[in-house]
Amino acid sequence: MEDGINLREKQRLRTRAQILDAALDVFSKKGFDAASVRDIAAKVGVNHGLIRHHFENKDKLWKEAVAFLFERMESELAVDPDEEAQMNEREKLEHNIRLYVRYCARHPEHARIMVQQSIHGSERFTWMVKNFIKPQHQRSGKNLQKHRDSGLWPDISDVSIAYILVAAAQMLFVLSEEVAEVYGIDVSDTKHVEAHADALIKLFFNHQAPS
Amino acid sequence: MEDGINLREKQRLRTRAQILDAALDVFSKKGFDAASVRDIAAKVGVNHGLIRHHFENKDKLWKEAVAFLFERMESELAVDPDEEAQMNEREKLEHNIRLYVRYCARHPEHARIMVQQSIHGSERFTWMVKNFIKPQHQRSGKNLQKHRDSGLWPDISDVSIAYILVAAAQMLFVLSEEVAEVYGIDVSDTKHVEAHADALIKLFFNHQAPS
DNA sequence: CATCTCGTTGGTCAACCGCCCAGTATATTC
DNA sequence: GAATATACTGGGCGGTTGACCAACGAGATG
Repeated sequence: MEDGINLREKQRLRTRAQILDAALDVFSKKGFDAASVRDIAAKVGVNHGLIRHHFENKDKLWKEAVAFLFERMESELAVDPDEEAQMNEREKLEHNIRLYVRYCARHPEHARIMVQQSIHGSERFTWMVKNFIKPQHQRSGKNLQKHRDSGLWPDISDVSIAYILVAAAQMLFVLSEEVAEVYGIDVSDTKHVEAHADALIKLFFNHQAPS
Repeated sequence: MEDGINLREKQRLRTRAQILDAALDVFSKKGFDAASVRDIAAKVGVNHGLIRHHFENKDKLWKEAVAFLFERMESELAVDPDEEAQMNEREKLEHNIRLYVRYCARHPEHARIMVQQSIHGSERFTWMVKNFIKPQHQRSGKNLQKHRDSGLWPDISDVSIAYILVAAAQMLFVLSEEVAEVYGIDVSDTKHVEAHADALIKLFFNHQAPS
């Protein structure tokens, strides 16, 4: 019964992953309260009771889904050290912005869940802020401080610049349905994703000449 | 039975206004599906049946609340023509941005409802886009085009610049609870509202010298 | 092959939802 | 002052929800 060969364990992990995937989709579209465990189960094609078996209750399911979200984000945003070694500070920043915009386009459900939960509040929200959002802000805060001191980054307070940058990167994809309705554009198209990254970089770095 | 003196009509309008106010609060915090008519009624201190009497059903209530939201926004964002006459184009734009940031800080429930509904979709969303959001984008689109041509505004596509600007202005206040938790700051404080407006103006106009 | 484990099912339960309606109380009308 | 109109109440209905549980059956175990 080594790791891979156990059929039962294999099926177990497969089902769990499927449920988490469906949960992310439903939670992100409807919000926690309006999302129903039965909807999620139906989406996977299993009985609703099974979700309780794997995740105890709706709250635990949500937390596991969110934890998965942040783990995946970290792995997908990791920069190749060899690649980074050849860049100067400004290029590194630009590259990070571009990677983040691409991530937002690829996984709009991430920001959707965050926004909905931040608006709603509750214990889940506190848990999410403490374990994921606050650490993230503290890490990027130090980074930005350095670049602001060196004149690379506009001289704007931590709070404003953080929320401006993140919101500006995310919302185009969070509101992709609205954009489609108003402008007739599919923002998940690579062309528009890259254009949006270009726009952000232009906006944040045009206070100084390009390197 | 002229306009004001009718006691019954007066009470009617008062109750309707109270219900609309409570509805905006509950809808913005919980989203349409998770918000309950009974919650809204309880918040006003009336029986749940009364809401049906005044607004037919939950959907109509939501639409009236949103319509009220946009009417109020238009009136609150109106610029004094005398004041505007003394400004050049750049000052006008800066002033508009500042007014909009103040509005977002004063009424975070507006953007909250818009965002939640845009994420969720549905017939309500289509109605909202068609009647309020699309016209708004078309108006501001023409305006921005002009300023981009004159070099006042960064040369970025309509879609990106629109969503960057609006998101950057709104989200700090939409996520005010998150900001409070992470940075220990009350963003509704005038000091932070003005700082945020300053930040946006700096960011969007620093590609050219100040006037 | 017998036993055990556990992923999975289907149904029950109280609570809550939006909607509907019969009844009450009070301002308005004639 | 009687008749009417209407803001407002309270209860009931079918439907959905999250939580819970007894039972099944196929894979793991010895």
